[in-house]
Order: sequence, then C-alpha cells, then structure tokens
Amino acid sequence: MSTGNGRAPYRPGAEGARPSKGERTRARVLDSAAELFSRSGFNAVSLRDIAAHAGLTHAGLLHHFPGKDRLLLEVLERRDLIDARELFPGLLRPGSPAPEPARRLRLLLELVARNSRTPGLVALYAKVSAEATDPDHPAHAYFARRYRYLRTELTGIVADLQRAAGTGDAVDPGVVAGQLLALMDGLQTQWLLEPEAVPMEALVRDFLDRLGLLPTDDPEATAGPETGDGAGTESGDGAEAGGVSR
Amino acid sequence: MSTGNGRAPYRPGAEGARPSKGERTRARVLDSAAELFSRSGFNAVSLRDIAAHAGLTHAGLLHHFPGKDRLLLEVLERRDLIDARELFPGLLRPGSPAPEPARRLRLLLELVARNSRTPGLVALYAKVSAEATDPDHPAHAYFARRYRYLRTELTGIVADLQRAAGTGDAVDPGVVAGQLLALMDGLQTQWLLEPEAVPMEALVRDFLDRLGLLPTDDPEATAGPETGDGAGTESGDGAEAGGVSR
DNA sequence: GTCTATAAGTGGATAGAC
DNA sequence: GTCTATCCACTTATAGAC
Repeated sequence: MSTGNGRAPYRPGAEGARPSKGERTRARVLDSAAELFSRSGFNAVSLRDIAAHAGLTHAGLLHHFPGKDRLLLEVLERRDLIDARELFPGLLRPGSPAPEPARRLRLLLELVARNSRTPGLVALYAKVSAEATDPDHPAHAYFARRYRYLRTELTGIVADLQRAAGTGDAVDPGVVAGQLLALMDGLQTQWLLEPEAVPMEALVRDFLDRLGLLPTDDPEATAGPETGDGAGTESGDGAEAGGVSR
Repeated sequence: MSTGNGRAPYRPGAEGARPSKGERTRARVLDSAAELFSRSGFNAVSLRDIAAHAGLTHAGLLHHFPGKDRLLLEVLERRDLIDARELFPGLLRPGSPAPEPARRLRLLLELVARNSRTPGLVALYAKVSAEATDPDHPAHAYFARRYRYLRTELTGIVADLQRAAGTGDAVDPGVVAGQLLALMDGLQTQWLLEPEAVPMEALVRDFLDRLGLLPTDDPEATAGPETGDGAGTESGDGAEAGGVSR
C-alpha cells in the first residue's frame, strides 16, 4: 500500500532528440497539472480541469497517464529533476555524488531566492506535502523519503560548514538541519499568505549567519550567475548580505 | 469575498447552564468535523462523512450550519478558544491583554509540547493553512489575520525576553519572531511524516536557547501544572532542559 | 493519439414530511 | 430537530469510433 511498486518510466527518448507528438502532449499536461495543483492542491483539482487547461479532453489525458495519482508523482519528480538536480542529486538517483559544501550552501540560498520568484511551485509543495501527511495519500511515500533524505543531506552540509568555519561542534548539525528544513518550509506558508511581510531569503541567511555558517563577506554567495535562466537574480527586498539583524 | 461579513454566533447559553439538545448536536458535529478535517484536509472530506461520523444525516447537519465553509471556520475558532485563549488572547478578541512575557514563553513551550501529543489538531492546521494559501479558500482571511497577529505578538514577546535577559538588541525581534513561527510550523509537517525523527519541543527550545531567551535553568519552565487537563506533561523524548545541542 | 458517449458514483444544497 | 427524497453539477474511469 505504501511501498509504491510501479515507478514512473520517464523516457525522454535520448537527450536532445526532438520529442514526438505524444511526448509534447505529456509535457503540456504536466505543465498544466503543476500549475493547477499549485493553485488549489491535489484534491481540489480534477482531471477535467487539467485536461482542459492543456487543451485536450480528460479521456485523452488518461491515455498518457494511468490515473490522477501517477500524474501527481510525475509532476513532483519532474520538479526535483529540474530544480534540485545539482543540490540534492540523491533525490532522483540515491547515492549520487554531491558538490562540495560551500557550493551546496550557495545553491541552497539560490534555491530559496528562486522560490521567492515562483509562488506556484512553492504553493505546490506546501499544499501537497501537507496533504501527504496522511498515510493514505498517494504521495505519502514520496514525501516521507524526501524529508528523510533532506534531513540527512542537510546534516552533512551543516557539519562540513562547521568544520570549514571552525565553529566547533557546540551545536549538533542534525539539530540545525532539522531546524533549517522546518524554517524553509514554514516560511513558505507565511510568505504565500503575505509575500511582502516575509523576506524568505533574508530570514534564512540570518539564521545561518547567527550560526557562523555563512562565508564572511563573499559577494559571490549573494548572486550566482549559474542557473541557466539568465535574469539578474535581483533580491528585491534589499536585504544586507549577512542577514537582517541590526 | 474575503471580508467575511457574517460571524459565527457561538451562543453557549450562559456559562454553566446545561446545553440544549441542539447545542449538544452542534458540538458533536464540530468534534467530528475537526477529526475528519484533521485526517484528510478540508477539500477531501464531505459533509456526508462528517454527518455520518456524528450520527446524523447530512441534511440534519445543514440545519445547524449554513454550509461547509462556515463549519470549517467554527472548527478553527473553537480550537483557538480552547487552545490559545491565554497565550494569544487577541486571536478571538482583538486588543485583549496578555500575560507577562516569562509566562507567555512558558505557555508557548507548553503549546508545542501539547501539540506533540495531539497529531490530529496539528494535522488540521498544517493541512488547512496550506490550502488556505489560495485567496479563494474559505479560510484565507482567517489565516492571513492569524499569521499577521501571531508575528506581531511573537515580536513583542521576543523583544520583552531580550530586555529581561539583557541580550541586547543585536538580533531583530521581528526577524526572530518570523523565524520562530516558521520553525514551529515547519516542524509540524516533518513531525507528522516521521514523529520519532523530529522532537519538536527540543528543537524549538534549542532555537530559543541559542538566542539566550530561555531562563537559565528554571525547572518550572519545563513542566507547568497549569493547563487544566491534568496529565503529567511527560516530555517523552528525554531532551535536556536547555535543548539538544552537544 | 485523441475524440464522443456513457457508466457509475459523490459532491453540496434544498423542500417538505414527521 | 431530524429525517427522506430529490436536484444538479461534477468526479474518475471505460468503451469504442475516428
């Protein structure tokens, strides 16, 4: 019941080969599903809504996906594929090697900053992860695995940063990892409700800064011209590089 | 649409007077609704489910509540009434006076500890607050108000504690308040997914302790025989009084 | 690969009997 | 105060035409 026997195929048909019509329809459906799940959660959205948004009928949609549950899981997995491929490589292929700690810290802060520009995705994870708390939810196993993995990885990152910064081990890295993960999640709910009142990135930076885990004054850690999309990585809220403390 | 013109009556018919049959049915329905919303969120639960659980038909239920939306709001408001009456009095009656800071800190930690014993309520707030992120959700205004109020109150508490502890104002109380609120929320999702791996109370204590906001070694702050329900306030996970740091 | 048509069921809500 | 009966919109899912 919660073991999840069937994995999603995800056959991109080689790396750069031009996608077939079916593959393009699949992609359109996944885009629509992501957008609508983001807006209203999993339970409140129907296959007809998604199909209509993607420009086909719900019967046509079901030709590509065996059911609503599987569609959700593919949406979630595709997001990880795009969003956290380098920062958390083990999310998709368990055991994959990760970059060095300083780079991962930068990628983590970039992820928070990017989230501040994509309310849809943030809402998707906020809503679905809360729903998936129920053991019977189709994405329960996905999120349970995900959080366990993230806590483990963050614990490693924090421990490495402590070692590098010479902060000693007065603070348990596992504790900080759990707090950091909770902080990032909790900020998202607040931010979705009142975006202007909750500068997510600044609050995360401040948390890490108080622990001495932020590079002293490395301007590269603020703006990383790396993630492909271009655009100026504008912080918007005008937070100082070391957090917002007085 | 989001102004919420009609308030719930909540007429307890004097304070101690024995409730009428209608009032008892209402209460039963609210209990059932709270339990089922906790288990599956708002959208996934039907009025028929709730009515059946409370031992009446869904038409009978609708005699007491004008619709599903109003039922949800009454469930949420009743929880606040019971749970945070003293800690956050302004949640129900804006402008009500609050107890002194040290006592509020203790009440706050007690609230976290109590949550660790009531997964149902935690799940209710986790799921519905995520859903309510959507501006069209019936509880959107409720949660927007709630979070704004909580941030304001927590900012005051933190500032008072800083003054009392003589920690200075190196750390912005508003920042800490936002982080603390996010921490508590985020921990709940993690805890619901994997309770043994996430000692909520210890992680919150640790956060506050690192800021020097916890009373040095006051045993009273750990167990407060105050909240009426009795029961031993057992911590369960065996966390040290000052947090779990090494 | 996508459609129409349809099955079989559940949703919130109302009317009126008792 | 609670019931039965009913309405209508909408759900997932299947069968078979094009």
